[in-house]
Amino acid sequence: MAKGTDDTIAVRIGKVLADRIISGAIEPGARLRQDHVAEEFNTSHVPVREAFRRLEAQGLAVSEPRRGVRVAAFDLGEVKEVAEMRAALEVLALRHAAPHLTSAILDQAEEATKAGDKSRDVRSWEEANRAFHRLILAPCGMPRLLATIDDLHAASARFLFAAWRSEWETRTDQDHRAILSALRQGNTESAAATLGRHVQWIGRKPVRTASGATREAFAIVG
Amino acid sequence: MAKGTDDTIAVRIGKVLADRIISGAIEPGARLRQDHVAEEFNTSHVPVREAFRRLEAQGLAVSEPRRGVRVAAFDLGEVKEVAEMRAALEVLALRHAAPHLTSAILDQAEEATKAGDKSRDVRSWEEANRAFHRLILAPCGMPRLLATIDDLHAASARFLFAAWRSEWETRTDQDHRAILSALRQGNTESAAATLGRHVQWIGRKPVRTASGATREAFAIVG
DNA sequence: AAGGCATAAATTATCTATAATTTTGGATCG
DNA sequence: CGATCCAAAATTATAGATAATTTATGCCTT
Repeated sequence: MAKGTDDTIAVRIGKVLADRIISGAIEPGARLRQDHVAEEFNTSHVPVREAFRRLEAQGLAVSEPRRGVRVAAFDLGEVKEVAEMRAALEVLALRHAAPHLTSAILDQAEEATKAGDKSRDVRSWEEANRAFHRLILAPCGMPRLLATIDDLHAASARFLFAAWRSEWETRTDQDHRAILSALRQGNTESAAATLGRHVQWIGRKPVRTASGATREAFAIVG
Repeated sequence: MAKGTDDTIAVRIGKVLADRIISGAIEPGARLRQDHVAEEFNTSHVPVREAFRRLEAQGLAVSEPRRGVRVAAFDLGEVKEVAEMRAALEVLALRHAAPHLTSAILDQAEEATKAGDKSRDVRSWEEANRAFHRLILAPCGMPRLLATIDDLHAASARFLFAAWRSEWETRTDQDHRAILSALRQGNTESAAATLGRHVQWIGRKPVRTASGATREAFAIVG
C-alpha cells in the first residue's frame, strides 16, 4: 500500500490522527493539544493545525475557537444519521455504477466478501467490508459523491470499533451475496433495495463501561 | 446578520473567499496565492492556509502539494452530481423534518418563496431559495446531514451565479408552493417526491464566452 | 463568591528552507 | 543569420520552524 511519502506533513499527521480516532485509540471528547501532537511528530504546530482542520471537516473532531479541538463525541442519534445518509447516497451511487460494473469487478467484490467472512477481528472485517462497498460503487464516476461516502464510512468504522473493539465473532454476510447475485442478473433495483436496507442494519451489543456497569452499544454493521 | 466578529481570522478569510468563489468573483481555475491573500487581509500566511483547507473540504478549491491551491473548476457532470446528491439528501431530511414542522415554520417558508418570486437579481433569489430549503429541512435535527446539504447548496449557488450572473428574469416558484401545500395537508410523501424532482431541475441558458462565441451554461435552479 | 494574578494553550507573526517556475544565455539545427 | 530548444541560474511561492502575542483558565486572596 502506498504510504504517501510525498504528501505534505499536515496530510500525514491528519491520516494518522484520523486512524487513531476511528480505531478508538483516542477517546471521544479527548483534547487534542497542538504542541503535544507537534512534539510527537517532531514538527512545529503549524502543520498540526492544518491537520486539525481536515479532521474537523470529516466530522472526526470539533474545534471551539481559542479553546482548542477535541475528538468528536457521538451518540445513537449520529449512528442512525450516518446509516441513513449512507443508505441514501450508496443507493444513488449504485444506480449509476451498475451499468459500468464488469464481471471482473463483481468477482473482486466477491473476494472481498469472502475475506470479510474469514476475518477474525473487527479491523480486518471492516477493511474487507469497505473494499466491497468501494468496489461496487466506484464505477459510478461521481467523485464528490464517493468522497462523501468515504467520510461516512470512516464514521461507521468508528462506531463499529467503539462497540466491537475487543471481541468479534465471525459472521457471514448474506446481504453482500444477495447484492452481488442481483447485480450479476442485471437486477439493479433489487440490488439497490438490499443495499439500502443493508447499511441501515444497526447492530447492538452490551459493553462494559468504565464504571463497571453494562450499557448497550450500537454500530452500523455493513 | 451576525458578522461573526469573534471567530478566528482563518474562519473569516475562509468565509470571504468562499463567497467570492461562489459568486464568481474569482474564476474557476484561478490560483489562490497565500501571501497575496495574506497581504490583502493584513495577516500572515498561516491563517490563510487554514482557510484554504476549509475551502478544499467544501469542494470550492483544490490543492496540489507544493504547487499551491486553485479555485475548483466544474462541468456539467458536477452540476448533475450535486443535483442528484441534493435530491437524495434533501428528501431524506424532509422525511425526518415533516413531523416537526409547525404552521409557523411553513408560513415563514411561504414568505421566503414570495421573496424569491419578487427578486430582481440572482443573488437575492438565491438567498430566498436557500432560506426556503433550510426552513423546511432544519427541523429534521440531523446536524451532519444539514451540514452536507449546506455544502451542496453552496455548490449549487456557484453554478447558478456562473450561468445567470448578469441577467435574471423574475420567475415564480410553483414547486415551492406545491411542496408547502402538500406539507400543510400532512402529505409528506408527495412533498418529498416534488422536492426530489425540484432540485434536479437543471436550467440551461446560452452565455457569451470570453472568445465571443456562445455556449450552453447549466445550473440547478431550485 | 468576586476579583486579580499566574500559568498554559491557542492564534498569529516573522523568519528560513526547499521546491517549482520562469528567465536568460548559449548552443545547435534549419 | 535566425529560430528553437536545452540548461542553468534567478526569481517566486509554498511549506515548515521558531518566536511573539493574545486569550482562556485555574488558583489564590480577600
